[in-house]
Amino acid sequence: MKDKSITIRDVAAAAGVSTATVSRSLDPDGAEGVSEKTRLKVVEAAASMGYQANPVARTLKTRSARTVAIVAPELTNDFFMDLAEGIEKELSARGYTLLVASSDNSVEEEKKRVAMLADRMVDGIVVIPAEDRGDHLTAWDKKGIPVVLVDRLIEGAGLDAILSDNEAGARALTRRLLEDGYRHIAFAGGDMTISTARERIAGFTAAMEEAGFHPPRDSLYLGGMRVDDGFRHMDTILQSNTPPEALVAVNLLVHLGMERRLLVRPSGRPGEGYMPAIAAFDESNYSSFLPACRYTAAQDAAAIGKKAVQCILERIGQKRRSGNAGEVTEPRTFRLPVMIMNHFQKS
Amino acid sequence: MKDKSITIRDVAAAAGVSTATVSRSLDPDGAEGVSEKTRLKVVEAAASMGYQANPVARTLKTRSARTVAIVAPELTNDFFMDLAEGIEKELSARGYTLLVASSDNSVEEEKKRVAMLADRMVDGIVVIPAEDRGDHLTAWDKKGIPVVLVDRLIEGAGLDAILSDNEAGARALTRRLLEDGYRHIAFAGGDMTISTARERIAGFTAAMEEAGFHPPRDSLYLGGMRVDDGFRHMDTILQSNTPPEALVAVNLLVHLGMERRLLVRPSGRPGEGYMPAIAAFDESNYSSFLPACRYTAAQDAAAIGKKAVQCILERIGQKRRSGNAGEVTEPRTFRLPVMIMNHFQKS
DNA sequence: CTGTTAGCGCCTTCAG
DNA sequence: CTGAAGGCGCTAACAG
Repeated sequence: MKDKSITIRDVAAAAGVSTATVSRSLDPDGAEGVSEKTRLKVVEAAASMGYQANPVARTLKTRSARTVAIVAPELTNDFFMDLAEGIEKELSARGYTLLVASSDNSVEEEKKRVAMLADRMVDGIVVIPAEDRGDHLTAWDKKGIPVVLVDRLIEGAGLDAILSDNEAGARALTRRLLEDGYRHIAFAGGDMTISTARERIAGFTAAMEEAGFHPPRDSLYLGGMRVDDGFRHMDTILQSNTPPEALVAVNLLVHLGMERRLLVRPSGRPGEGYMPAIAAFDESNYSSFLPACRYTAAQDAAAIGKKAVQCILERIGQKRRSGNAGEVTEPRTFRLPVMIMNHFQKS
Repeated sequence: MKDKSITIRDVAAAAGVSTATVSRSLDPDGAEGVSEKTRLKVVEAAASMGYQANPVARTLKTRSARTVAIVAPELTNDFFMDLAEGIEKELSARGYTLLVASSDNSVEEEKKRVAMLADRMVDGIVVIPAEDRGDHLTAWDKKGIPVVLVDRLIEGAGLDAILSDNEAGARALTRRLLEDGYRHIAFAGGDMTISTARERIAGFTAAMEEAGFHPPRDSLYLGGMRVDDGFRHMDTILQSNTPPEALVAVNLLVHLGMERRLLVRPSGRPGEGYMPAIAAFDESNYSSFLPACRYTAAQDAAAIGKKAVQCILERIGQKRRSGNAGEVTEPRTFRLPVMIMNHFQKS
């Protein structure tokens, strides 16, 4: 029992034309060099037979799988999820598919995954970098596979990047706290090696200084981007004699960690009644339920994904036209605005 | 400037053998019919040249892309996220890739996406069905592309399915509430058309009846699986004269909706002091922060994903051996246990 | 505008 | 055990 897959030849026979004409008539990027009459004839014949061009054969020939891949440090992450949805929507509207891979927070894995994807002739790769190293990514980009960075920037890599406006977001969060009358405000989480954190810290510092405050060293609880780190920082804060009145959290996870630490503190210990106001990056479905949460900066991950796809498709177009050689546009960095959300009601 | 991709021919030349021998030596499913000596020679040559077999060409020939796809009603969903991570991990360990598509909660879209994926010669498809209709899925499965259902069962579709043990989970949740002394317990959310909901409702009812209670009609707040629905149900409950002391929520979203409704109720209105105990399906990072949440039934989505992949690979193996014809194993349904979690501490 | 032809890179009988 | 040869289904020059 054979797979009776109908090929371009069958259609050609049925329409009384050559396979080349069928191919041209059915070009997904718009038929060219075919008279409208024959094109219609072919399209009709194809439809009536239920012909579907074999994408794999097409890929082998054109070296394009009409596929975009995304590589992220981990898949279980709200930002990634929204991003993937945005990307998928944008891609499927254009007949592209989405390949997903996890780098498992390791540059080595990232390197392997990206290489594997490149071998599969994906047309472009969206990367949330695992670390601040991008040589391997730049290499692929130069080889003709557009790579777009998302969420984190790798400076000097010469790659397109779509990011939230982290500095403005952090500044806005900080200002809100200042407007609420808080003076002793600290920043929690984030490594200076990560562009996202660096920019958010800069925004915080800028807002404080604009307001005439020069945040001392000890009002930066730096280090880490994960739940544990937030937990740890809040632990330290609870043992402080002069804990900050308010905090800016570098991201969702650190925020969550801090809230967790507040939630589980036993009564009758120092810091029992302490409840800071927290302004944090990343809105979630649950932000309103977090007792300390006052403001969040919501990133538009779906829009970032959409923009990333547009970026990639643009690059592909350039490459096609310039024959993979001509000088293409300079790498660009896009900053998408974040939205500040209020979270007042607490039970 | 050409893509100097090295091909099997280059390796053959370098190793002083034919391309056929190279192909055999580098078969990803284990080399056969090659002497160990020549195999080593080939492998070494390939490695030294940095040869990577072109997966697309291989796919065209073997009709297998070494890829598994997942189709879900939506990507922004905790369960999906964990599932995808589980699947990806299991796949990448075996050199497979993961393709992701959204059916956008529509069977029509689901049909299109699945067809597209099948055309790309994916080796199997994991589907979270958008609705209770599976004819198109069964068709592909019979055509030789294994389809595995996840999360929701479509009865009579004759497809493998990996599910949580919904009935046992609901029963356990209900029992916990009963053990805590609650008597007037209701169930919230879920349509009888969805297997997942049906099973959970059955578990609830069974536990209640085992305890000697026969839940009346009005203690089933049925309908919907989303945040809005939970919100709506709690709205109704708040206006009731005899609101239930405790609730079992059909899933995360309905649970969240109910908590939201409780969170935003204004003071000085009926139901102001009302605070039910909620036992809900699905654990999240934030469950501890939900004021009414007492118990959750945590599904092991990663394990479900892993099992789904194993299922698919098994089917692929069967098909290979039986030449796509021989009678394969009966479709099987696997039930993975859920874990009941306590959530006591509230601020 | 259309047809002919030559592969894309690999796998897989079929001989040897 | 190994090699030679013929496609998988499609597209892109090149002719006509």
